[in-house]
Amino acid sequence: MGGKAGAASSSLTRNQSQANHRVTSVDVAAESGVSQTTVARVFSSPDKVSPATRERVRVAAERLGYVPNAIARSLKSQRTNIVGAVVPAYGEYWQSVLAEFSRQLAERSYQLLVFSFGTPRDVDGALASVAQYRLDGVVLASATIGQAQLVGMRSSERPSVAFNQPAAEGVVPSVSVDNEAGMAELAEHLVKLGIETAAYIGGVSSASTDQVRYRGAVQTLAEHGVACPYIEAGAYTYDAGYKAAAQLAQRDRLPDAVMVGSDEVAFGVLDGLANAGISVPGDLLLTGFDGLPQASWAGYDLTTLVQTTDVLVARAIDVLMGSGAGPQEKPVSIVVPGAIRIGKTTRKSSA
Amino acid sequence: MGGKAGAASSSLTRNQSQANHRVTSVDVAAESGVSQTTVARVFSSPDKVSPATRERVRVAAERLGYVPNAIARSLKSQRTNIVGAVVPAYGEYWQSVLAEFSRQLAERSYQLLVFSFGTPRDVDGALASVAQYRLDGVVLASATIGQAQLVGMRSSERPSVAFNQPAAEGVVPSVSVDNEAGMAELAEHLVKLGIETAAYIGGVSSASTDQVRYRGAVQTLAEHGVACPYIEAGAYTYDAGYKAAAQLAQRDRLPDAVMVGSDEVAFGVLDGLANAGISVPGDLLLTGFDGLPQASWAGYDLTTLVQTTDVLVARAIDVLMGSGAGPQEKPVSIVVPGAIRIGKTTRKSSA
DNA sequence: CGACACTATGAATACGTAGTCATTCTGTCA
DNA sequence: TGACAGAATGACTACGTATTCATAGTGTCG
Repeated sequence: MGGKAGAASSSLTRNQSQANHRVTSVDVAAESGVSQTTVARVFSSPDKVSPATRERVRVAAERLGYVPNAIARSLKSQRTNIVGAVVPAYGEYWQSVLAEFSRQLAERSYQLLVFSFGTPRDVDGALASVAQYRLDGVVLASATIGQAQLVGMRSSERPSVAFNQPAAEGVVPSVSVDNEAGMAELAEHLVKLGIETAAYIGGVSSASTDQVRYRGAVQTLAEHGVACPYIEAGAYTYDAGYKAAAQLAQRDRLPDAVMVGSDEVAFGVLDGLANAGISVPGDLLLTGFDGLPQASWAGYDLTTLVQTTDVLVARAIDVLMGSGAGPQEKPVSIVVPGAIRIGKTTRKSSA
Repeated sequence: MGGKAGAASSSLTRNQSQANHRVTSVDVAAESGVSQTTVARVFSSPDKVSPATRERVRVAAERLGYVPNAIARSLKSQRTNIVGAVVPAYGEYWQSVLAEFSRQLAERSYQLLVFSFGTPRDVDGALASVAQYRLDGVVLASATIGQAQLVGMRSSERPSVAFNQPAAEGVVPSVSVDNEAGMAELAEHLVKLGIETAAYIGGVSSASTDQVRYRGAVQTLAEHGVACPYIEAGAYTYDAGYKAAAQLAQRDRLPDAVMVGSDEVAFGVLDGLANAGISVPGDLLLTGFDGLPQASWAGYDLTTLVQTTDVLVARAIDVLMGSGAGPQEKPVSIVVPGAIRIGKTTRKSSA
């Protein structure tokens, strides 16, 4: 039929398995002597076809190497079986969240389409891109997605959920760990250990998670008369933490405890302090936040707040799948508690 | 036209921004007084439309909240702008590879569709699933994809590339780090430090990367008269390494060096050894493989072979994009060298 | 035995876009 | 001025499937 020539198939006897892979349900229909409708039914609602026909179609499909075209299916059915995720391109935490989403979605026979962005400015591009695919749901991760952008998503009437993004509460359906309470719990823990001074190291001060976590720390500490200045590392990375620690080490007087807004930064702080000759927990206590796997590795053994990522992700998926309800209602905000993990970084050394 | 009713829009004046989001290029055409063809052109090849019309269409599209439908576009153009990746659901290394793919693909305006599988048995399901979406390319990651499954992919005539999977060489286009040479280099390094006995801890012995890496170690060590038995950790995880170390520690005589097949396992081995009172590098030397970020964190500072993942991924993408060439030719096998990183785990302590 | 419920199947159509071809319009050159 | 290349645009159709709607066949019951 006037194909683009290309590989002329080396004129082999057109073997079934290496046949022209443009096999459609129409071809299968012809091969098995039924209508295209019936072929479609065999692959989407098999119980509506008699066993005999079903088998005949299956055999023909196999012989021709037919594979249903999900694109066409999606166009017609308006369902893609794909969930999109808008996430930052960097960061251990987000990687682990993505992995968890991928796992749980796979269990439900959904696929994950990743839209990653390098800088906050690229978010718009990612959001524009995500809108073009008519996905069954969209996960908005990262605290650097602006409020205006969230509002834009809401109007897109496609199920979406903000993941761990306090700024989104009330604007878009959201699922978060209880950032404030979690950090407060860590602060309580420190207070009980008798600290009198403290400092907080955040990643990026404009990130809403950071703000909420800092608030949790500050309020609780203030109740016990402990001040807690904010130090900005500048990024959510190991290196940023390492450098922040170096700066901290040059101060005249070290705080009794340092609360870090995320584990990845905390690892850097820990190593940075060690490099400066400051011992943890000897000279000061240290806490993180997130509960990355590495936090429980014996090498670090960090006191932190463990997010039950599997639960958070499960809730987020529930929200996406169950949002057939009312688009007008006020968006739900699910808050999941975290669990404190005590490691050696706040264990008073017996020395 | 007889919609499914549903949200009756609360009978607001049908505002543009919250309009019925079933806006198509036909609607925009009507609104701006041009044909659907022209609207399509404005969004796919704008230079074929006069500036005046282009602007008019753009304004109308904006007003109606029109967003091109990528599904329909894909169906018609036979291009999805999406690359699929079949990867294991667990493992730091694979997470980092995925992240790198996502970043580099985003730069080229491609999206990443993730097909993750929990157990090797789920691979078939993932491969079947990936075939339905007519993706512009497929990355096959994980050494646990069988040869037969690879052959199946080849015949699918869609560009695909095996990532870090020695078994795929010659069967499917592939890109790998030079596993054998890399491990050999690490072995050389150990030999120079004067080791006389060694052991190798692999993840899963049936994985082709593991086999090739072990071969690199064994051959080089043998040349210098050093034996190197294989120990199987059972999984590519921190915990598996930790346990393997515990077992190792119970031996009568420790080897001078332990070569571990992957960093993640190596971290576990390191902590497991420490827990058993064995000091590294005091009592024995330790090497890893992969070059995960954590390897260069001061807390571990592991001697390892750093895969230049960015380069590997870039090559893999090149293969996918450039494979318009000949499907009949022998598939390319690109091997990228790694870079040895010397950390304190093989630095003879001055003590 | 006719009416009826039900199953199995097919013909026709819609999903939303992009490419082909034809047509009109503009400006240039002999 | 007429011929003609090129730009701008539109009518039509195909991409591959799922969903009506209609029709033929099968068995049940009064």
